[in-house]
Amino acid sequence: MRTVHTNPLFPLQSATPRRLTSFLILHSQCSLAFTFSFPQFNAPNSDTFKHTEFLSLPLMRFSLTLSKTPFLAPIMASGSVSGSASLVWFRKGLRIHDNPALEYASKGSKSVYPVFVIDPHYMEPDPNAFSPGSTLAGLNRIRFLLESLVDLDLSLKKLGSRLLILKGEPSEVVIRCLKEWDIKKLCFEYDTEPYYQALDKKVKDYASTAGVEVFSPVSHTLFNPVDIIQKNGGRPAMSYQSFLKLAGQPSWASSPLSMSISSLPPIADVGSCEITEVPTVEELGYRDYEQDELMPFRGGESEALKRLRESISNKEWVANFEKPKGDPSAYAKPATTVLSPYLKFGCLSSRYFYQCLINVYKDVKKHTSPPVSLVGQLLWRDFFYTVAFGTPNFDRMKGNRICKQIPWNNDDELLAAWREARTGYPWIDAIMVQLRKWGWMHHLARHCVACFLTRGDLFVHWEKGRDVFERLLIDSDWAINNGNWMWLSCSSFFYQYNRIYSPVSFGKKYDPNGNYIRHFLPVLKDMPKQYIYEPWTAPLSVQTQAKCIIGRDYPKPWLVISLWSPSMVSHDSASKECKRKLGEAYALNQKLNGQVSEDDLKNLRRKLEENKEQESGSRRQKQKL
DNA sequence: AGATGGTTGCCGTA
DNA sequence: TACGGCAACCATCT
Repeated sequence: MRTVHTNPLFPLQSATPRRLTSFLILHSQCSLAFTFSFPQFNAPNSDTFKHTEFLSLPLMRFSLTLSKTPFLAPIMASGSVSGSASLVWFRKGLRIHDNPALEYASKGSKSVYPVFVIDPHYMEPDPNAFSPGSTLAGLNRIRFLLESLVDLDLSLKKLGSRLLILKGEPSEVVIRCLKEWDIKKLCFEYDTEPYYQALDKKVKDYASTAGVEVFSPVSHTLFNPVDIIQKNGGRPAMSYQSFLKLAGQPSWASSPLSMSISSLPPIADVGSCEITEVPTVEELGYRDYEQDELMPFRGGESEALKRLRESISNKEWVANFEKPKGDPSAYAKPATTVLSPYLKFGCLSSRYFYQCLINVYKDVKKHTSPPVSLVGQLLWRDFFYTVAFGTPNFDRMKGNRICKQIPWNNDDELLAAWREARTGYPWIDAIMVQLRKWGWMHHLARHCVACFLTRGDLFVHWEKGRDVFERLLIDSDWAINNGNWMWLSCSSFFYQYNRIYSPVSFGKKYDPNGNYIRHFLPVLKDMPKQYIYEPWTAPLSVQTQAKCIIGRDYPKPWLVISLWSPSMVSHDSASKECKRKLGEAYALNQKLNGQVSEDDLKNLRRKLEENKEQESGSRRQKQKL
């Protein structure tokens, strides 16, 4: 196919019938009607489209007629096509406000291509996964992401642009776009996650050989993790308090953030790249999934800002916010802002949120402080981002210098019971149902189930629980999720392994009637309140009355607990055993100064087994006596 | 080396 | 509602 140079009024550096067609189709949602023909191919009027009103433009090598449409105005005004094209690569940062990458691209570019690449591994159905969704993400988060993309696309359209959706391995797709569209500036938000570090390296390497300018600002967090690590002599702070000291006030805190963009340069020719609209979940291949309760949080920047306004409009609430005092059983009206999923995808700028909170604090007499305040929550986020960025193998136990080496078990049956909400502890199971249905639970509820799976009861490896959260949470965030799993399993940051959440009394003190359990575990909805946290203690007559026979309609807890140790029959005995194991593991870590090898762990496992046999042996003897 | 404090445990007591 | 005991961890600061 021959390349044809276009009229300077038309923002195509080179045009072929195919490219022109894709450009016109691309803009057809502007209710554009047009005709054009390619006389040089000796096929006049062969590609004639329906037209309404004509504006004839004499072209150098072919003739083209276009209708007068709004989208033409910026194209006509943009003048010469010799100016540069920029590509904005959206990954997180799915917003217009406080978006330095978008802002930079919009200035001094003749055209801007806003791109989102759909990675099939992240989006397309995986029939082997344990829940509806892809290999990497549950359907709730995929839906949340798609909603965020639709919202971003709408906002971009209001600015005279749109979101270009492409499919494939992201670095390959972006590099192809850079070539195809002759991009001079590539702009995307800097990302500290290892996945993006590796991905971005590929793209940056290509850009530097091709002479493409790369602009990659830090705008996902309050601070640049690199700065904080440097301030601390190259190692991230391991405690929140020392992090606070290092971080201080963010440099941008008192200057206004760029909250809007008046207009964007147009998208030019998209060439042979296949562009689509934001797909629906059905278009991605999700068809026969059950949807008994719709997850109540909708994705997108507009929703994020609405939610933010609602949260900060109650100044007293903001000023008095104390995270540990929130009620984890409140589901109809959650005790927190539920802005975490919006922060995760960057629908909401953490810096804007921070400024809003500081402004509320200025208007009230007194307010709470980190770590428990709302600002404190944003700082926790930065704390985990910083330590995660500065710690190799942060998402693993092995080779992770901040992680205690502990002989966790890898029992898939125990894991499955926990994951599928059949531990027999209603408080734990209800939380796991909320995770699956909503993709969101209160922070303290997450603590309860994470503690139960790891150091509290089942002694399953924290990485297994991490994987389940990573998949199912709509706000799952690599740094924060891994950090919190290490925290809860007493592998790092927090070490007081005697403090174990009770799967019975913790929930009861917030919700004595068990409304939360009744809502997420309807099988127990008629269980009297005095039994609802421990239904196996209910007399059979009560179970019959409640139409819930324990062991038939809802599991007995000791069946699960005894899976990993036949002598374990209750939370009491399981948690005692966990404490004993952790005590031994801690002693080994201390003795070997953290340099615990796989053999050392194997030996410790053997030793713990021997002890257990001796103990249960002596217990049997005592019972006989 | 010793002191201090640590986002959010549980239970019993007053 | 607020405490002390439980048993005793760690990172950080002095």
